[in-house]
Amino acid sequence: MSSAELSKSYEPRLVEDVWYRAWLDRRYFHADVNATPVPFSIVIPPPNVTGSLHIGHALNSTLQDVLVRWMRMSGRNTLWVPGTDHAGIATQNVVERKLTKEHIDRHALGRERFVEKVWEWKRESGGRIIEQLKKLGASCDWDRERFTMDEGLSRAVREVFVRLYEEGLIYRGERLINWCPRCHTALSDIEVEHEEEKGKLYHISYPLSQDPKVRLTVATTRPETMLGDTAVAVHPLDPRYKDLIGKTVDLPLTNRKIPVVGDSILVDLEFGTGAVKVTPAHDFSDYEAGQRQSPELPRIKILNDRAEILSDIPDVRAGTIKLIAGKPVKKARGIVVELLQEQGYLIKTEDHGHSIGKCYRCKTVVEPYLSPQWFVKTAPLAEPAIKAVEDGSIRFIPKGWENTYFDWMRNIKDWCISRQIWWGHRIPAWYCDNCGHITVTRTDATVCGKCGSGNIRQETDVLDTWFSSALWPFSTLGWPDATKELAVYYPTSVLVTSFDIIFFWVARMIMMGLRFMQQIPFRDVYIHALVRDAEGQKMSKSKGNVIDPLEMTEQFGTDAFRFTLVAFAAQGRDIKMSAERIEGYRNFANKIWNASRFVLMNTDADFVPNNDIVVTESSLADRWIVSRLNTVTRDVQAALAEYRFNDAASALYQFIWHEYCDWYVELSKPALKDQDLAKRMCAQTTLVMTLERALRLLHPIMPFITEEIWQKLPKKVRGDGDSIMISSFPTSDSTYIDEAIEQSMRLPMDAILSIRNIRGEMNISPRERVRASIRAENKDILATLERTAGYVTSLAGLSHLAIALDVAKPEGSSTGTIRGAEIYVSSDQVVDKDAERDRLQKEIAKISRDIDIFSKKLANKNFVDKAPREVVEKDTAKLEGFKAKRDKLEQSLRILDA
RNA sequence: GGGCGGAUAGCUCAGCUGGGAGAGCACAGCCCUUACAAGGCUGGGGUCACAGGUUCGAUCCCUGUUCCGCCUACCA
Repeated sequence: MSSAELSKSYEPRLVEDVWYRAWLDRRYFHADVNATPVPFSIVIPPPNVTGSLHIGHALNSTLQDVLVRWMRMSGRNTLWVPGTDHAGIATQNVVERKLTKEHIDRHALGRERFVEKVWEWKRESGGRIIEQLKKLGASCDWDRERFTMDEGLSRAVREVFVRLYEEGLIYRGERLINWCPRCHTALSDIEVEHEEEKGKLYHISYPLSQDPKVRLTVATTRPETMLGDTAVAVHPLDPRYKDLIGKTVDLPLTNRKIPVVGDSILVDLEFGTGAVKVTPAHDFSDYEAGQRQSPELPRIKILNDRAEILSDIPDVRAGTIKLIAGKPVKKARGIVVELLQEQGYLIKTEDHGHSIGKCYRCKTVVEPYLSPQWFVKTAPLAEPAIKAVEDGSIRFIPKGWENTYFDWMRNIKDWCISRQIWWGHRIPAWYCDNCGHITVTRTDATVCGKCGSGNIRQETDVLDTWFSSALWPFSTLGWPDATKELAVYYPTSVLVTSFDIIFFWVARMIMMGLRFMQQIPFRDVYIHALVRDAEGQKMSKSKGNVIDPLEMTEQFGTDAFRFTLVAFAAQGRDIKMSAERIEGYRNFANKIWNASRFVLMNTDADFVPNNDIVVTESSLADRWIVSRLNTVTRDVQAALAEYRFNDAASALYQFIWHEYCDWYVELSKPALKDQDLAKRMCAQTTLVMTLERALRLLHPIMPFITEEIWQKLPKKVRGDGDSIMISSFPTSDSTYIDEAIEQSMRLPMDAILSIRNIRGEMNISPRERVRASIRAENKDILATLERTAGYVTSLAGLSHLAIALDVAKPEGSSTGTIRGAEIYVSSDQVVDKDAERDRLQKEIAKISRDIDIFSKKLANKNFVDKAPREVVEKDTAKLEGFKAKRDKLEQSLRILDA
């Protein structure tokens, strides 16, 4: 009979791979650049090639997939560009570690061979994350997969670099930058993570050269850097010290005399001793103070690029050097402190908490380090990027993130883009050994652009990984060529990402997009939450609290996992994830499966939905579920349009489980067995058509199960489509949304709930039929109840139901009240009078509370005068209803006791 | 030091522009009722962090306080 046999429970592993392959084979993910509909495009935030899929990626790509599938079903020319990032430092570290295990040193290997090894590694294991995205059902256009170091993108990088250089927006210079001594490279400001640590504040006294008895005490957390001091700064208005400005002090442990200078910016009168040692080569604020002084203070380096003490620091006494040369910073600190103490310069040591910068890739303590680097002058780029958000061309969702963006952009510093590593886009600059000119070109230079000498060397540095990602929205579409893809899909529609890369990536894409495309790169920026563990801790390998997304899909099915992510993706709040939470949605998937099983048991494969019959014959329940379906369709559309993913998910959950399954399927059962063919047809049609529409609504979130079931639906129900993926997303028809119908359905539903409640309270077995009488308050209610008597009989398990305007309460029956009617339930069992009394009293107490609240409210003259009239009228009606109910209940109680 | 967000049922969280507090999970009771025990039905459980203010009326708006997150910053 049935059109398709479904197994008793949903088994994801049997369907997921099959459908994903089918979608791929049929090229549903592929976007046709020549298609005419309005485009909708997204570029994926490219995961690192080194990465394996973590839960953050899972959330990120699921949300994008929901949008993309939704838009594709809505008829848009939809493109989702996938790809990966070469992740300079991270990848180099991975391959270096691998080589170390094989006892190979990268320096011994040499640059070229090392880079070749990285490519090898990339080919072998770099694509893993892409395969994992496919497991999640991501409907990316894999034909357009890009890599930040593939040929086209490298060309874009070079073009941008050369143009910015020619426009004077890229420059090279020796500056103090953040240096990771382990990765052995410069880092940009935002690649440094700050952590609060307990340290010590050392007070050191510097004797005045002119009068050694006078001592200037400075406070520092890094005493070892004193070897590089080139001044002591005091506040020019400080009465304690201002007379000392212009004099010199003898720097302990050295033969250096350094000036006392006045600097109102560096020195805070309130803090410490009021005197600050100045080490321009090893501290950012000192560096700036050094530049402020006139003449500029000398910079004395004391560390090498591995953060070890140099052996040739100027002026330092030989004995001191001997003790500390080559020692790492921390060790040197101890030695310096000891020396200072021995020689009587250390005044005191106190505990002090301060924040310390660490490399975002390897957590090594970062050193401010003086070295020649390449920079992007950001101010001119930032200005239009700020404007684009200010004037609403680009929207952040939630809006609060705009402040974060503005904050950073308005105080933006020049971006250090050179990295002293091997893996990445090598900077296209050649230094001439003959004339010193720097040649920057699109094609590799062989001779100096100025003097023509062939004696040139290419810059060894590579570009910051984020330099290439900044171009992603247009480089992936073929820029710098004027491709059709760019014309059609740029600007992209929305960027979905997490807040931690607003600076790294989002801001820079906006700057670069505006500069090189003269257009914003995306209209909306949707910032989603961070996924944490069940305790709210950030997931990390070291904590061992990582939830592996693939394990979750394995265990509960991809759809359940996706639904969980979407359901928890409320704006502005982090997601706490745990297996139990996914389990609930696995059950949801199974619920859908079983409801579908029921539907399929009741419709043949050649079933033809009969809409004419539905028009004439549809029952109240049919019209009710259709009304609800159209409401939920409207709500889901609205929620998705505003990126309220969780609202879309819960609307669907609520509708499918608690309205369609719990009510409609049950309500339809009598009609499905009705003698009358028309009635049967009508129920069947409504049942299956509602399911079909619900599946389409759900498909963007749960692609696999919806496709699997949809394919088993009768052909005529599916229409002409070959796949739910390319069927149309339902739209809401407001003519089917009928408030009156939904109100009318409340009556039998309330009656059913009330009778079930009584059964429960009276401890009547579910199997036992009971008799019920309902007294309707008026004719309208009577009519509705009569019309829906079948529902009540069926769902409340009645053997007999009487409805009238003047039913007398049967002897020994229990009473329930609903809005507009009173219900008496009798069972063949002897009624337990005590239980019945309890129940009635409880109901009376409850309703009395309501009466209390509303009486008070309506007795308040101010309320009656000032509140809107509808509110007052509504409340008055409610109060009267409550009072009438209470009277009836009290009457029942008297009868019971009589 | 600045900024942002959070505080609602035992847990995780919804609550749109102020009008009788919601869901899921967990818990208790009854049910293997012919789609589903990964299920059904019923039920218990909340001075909406604290103190003020605005209002006829505040979980919602304003101010302050406390406690938790997070971002940001060169207090040596």
